[in-house]
Amino acid sequence: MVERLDTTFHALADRTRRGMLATLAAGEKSIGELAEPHAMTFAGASKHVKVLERAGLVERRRVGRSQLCRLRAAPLHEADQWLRKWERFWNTHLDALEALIEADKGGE
Amino acid sequence: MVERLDTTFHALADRTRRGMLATLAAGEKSIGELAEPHAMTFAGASKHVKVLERAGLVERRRVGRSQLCRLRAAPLHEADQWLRKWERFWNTHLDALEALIEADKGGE
DNA sequence: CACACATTCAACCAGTTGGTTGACAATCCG
DNA sequence: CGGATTGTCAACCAACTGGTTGAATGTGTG
Repeated sequence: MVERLDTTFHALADRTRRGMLATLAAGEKSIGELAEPHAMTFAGASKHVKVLERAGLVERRRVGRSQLCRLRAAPLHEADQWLRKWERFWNTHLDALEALIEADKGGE
Repeated sequence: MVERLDTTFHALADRTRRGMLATLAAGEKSIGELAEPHAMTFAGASKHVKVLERAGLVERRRVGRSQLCRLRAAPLHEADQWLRKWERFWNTHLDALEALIEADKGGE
């Protein structure tokens, strides 16, 4: 579960891959279709898809000679849960902390 | 804003850095205090803090010979917004898509 | 069968990461 | 002042990234 967060966040930390996810949100796409808007070779796109797949964000199936990729939202949900947990905590606790620090510092 | 997502997700894609954020949630800490639970040199910890800082997740101030680090939650919020946007979209649109695919595939 | 198509694989490349060490700098303490 | 504390910086390392090429693989088409 910890490694899952690593791979999920890593997969999302790239503009090209986020773009591919956005493309996939419109429906299943082949590797070629995913490559095209990024002006990239098949092989390059294939690597990115593999990263997304390792993170569990994408699934593939063979259709004829194409590989069709589809989204899997589950890991997104995990990452979101993690983020929201911390965000909630920080929003609650940071105000008091901040006041303390400002008082100690004497104005920024 | 796009690069911001890059750096934020990248900062979060490391177990050590997520651990540091968790430590910082308990209050301000020095570099040494952040390094200790990860059995790491000062220099190593310093690098991680720099990554968190570049992502805007951490701020520092000098106090005596220590560097005190504190959390900044704002970038988390941006990342969370992004995640939630997609999650919402996918949850809504994926069901219909999935049904189509299953029908086409003939059972998994 | 031969060929085009969609993709993968292996090799390579420059740049980045996560980590170390060792030298240096700033600050407190006696 | 001298020393200990708390770092930073620069150099280095092995491993990984994002990308390319070119050769192979699997699959539909004539």
